[in-house]
Amino acid sequence: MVNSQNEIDPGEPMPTPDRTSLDEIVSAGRELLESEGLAGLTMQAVAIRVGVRAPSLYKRVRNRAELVSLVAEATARELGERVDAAAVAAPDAPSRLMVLARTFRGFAHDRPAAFGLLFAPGSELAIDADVLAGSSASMLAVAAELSGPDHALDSARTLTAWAYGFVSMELSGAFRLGGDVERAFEFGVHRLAEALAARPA
Amino acid sequence: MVNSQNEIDPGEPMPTPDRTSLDEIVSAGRELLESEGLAGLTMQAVAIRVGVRAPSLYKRVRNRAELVSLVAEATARELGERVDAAAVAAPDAPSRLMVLARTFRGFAHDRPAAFGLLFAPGSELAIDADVLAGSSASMLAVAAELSGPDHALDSARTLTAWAYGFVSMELSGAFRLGGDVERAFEFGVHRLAEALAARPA
DNA sequence: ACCTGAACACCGTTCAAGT
DNA sequence: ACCTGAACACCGTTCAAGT
Repeated sequence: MVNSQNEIDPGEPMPTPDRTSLDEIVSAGRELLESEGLAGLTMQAVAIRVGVRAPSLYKRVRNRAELVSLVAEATARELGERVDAAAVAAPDAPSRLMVLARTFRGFAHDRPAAFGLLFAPGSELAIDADVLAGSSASMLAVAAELSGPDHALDSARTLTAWAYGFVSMELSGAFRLGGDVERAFEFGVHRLAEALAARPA
Repeated sequence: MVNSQNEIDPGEPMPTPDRTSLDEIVSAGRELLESEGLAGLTMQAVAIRVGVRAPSLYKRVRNRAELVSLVAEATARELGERVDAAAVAAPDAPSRLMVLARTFRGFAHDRPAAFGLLFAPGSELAIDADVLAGSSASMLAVAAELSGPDHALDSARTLTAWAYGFVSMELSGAFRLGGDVERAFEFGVHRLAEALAARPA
């Protein structure tokens, strides 16, 4: 059986097949983050989950900070995908804006811990710029359609900032003055949709 | 010298005067937070700074989480004071709203680490409800004046969410698509001031 | 009463030694 | 090559012993 499909480069050292992978590690990290919180996202806990000892993780990841960044990046990518997928269904720009905002909020409710990682202040985690840009592409597109090209970036930032701030405060329990949080969100989207619309002159 | 001003309740044990205080501990925590980041806000570092060993801190504070909450609470109080002080100068509601927003942003730039603690997602820190309410009182007042009593709370939440979100994203370096961040902020306040104004019918 | 050293359980990380 | 145990420096926290 020369050159069978199981053949390996001859002479190369290959004692055993890899027992884990970067993907598996990041996935374990994401699961732990959501189930145990950021403090539970431990090198030891991740290692056990992928069937390896903690020191082995350092073969695929520089340190815990990099692992956390990779988890945040994966989260940003998933958020972008969900938002993009939701946007296509809406017929016009204003309704698309509302669908985007509600999808954004829904994602945060589904994955609160991961969402908290995205723009976490003072965390120094470096999400890849392209990934972040990708996840805000739909926002930018709606903003351009709604506000015109001159104000596209400003509008997108206003919208994203509001949505992020609202959901962050909601998740951290900052809305304690009672009232209907759901209604406050809808109030916000509607007023913003009007406020960002292009105006004469 | 019977009953001099140095007299102490007789019979009570009082071997030595206290070597530190809760205020001193919280102050040390705030300084460390800003200079070293949240990870540098260590029980040991705080203890050394107030001239004591780490175990002694547990006489005034239940654990590190409570200390961090106290730091956040002090920060919320200071933010509220600054915002309130700034609001009085502005002549009318729309300009008051802009002054509030800019003061809010200025505070975040001055104390980025402490600001990051305020509504930090997933942090589980319990800021005293009254303190938080106090720090948003000015926001609520302007919102009521601008939007009318029916929409005061919704407007205040829209405004606060936007301001918090904008500054958080700014501080975490999320605005990477270039453009003028300063201009984006001013764009946001102006559009929001218009959007939140009471409307006919 | 407040303060301390010593101890414990737990981190992240490094590294020489195994396969 | 990947994996491991052992070790290191550092945490937060507890507690008995000092004063």
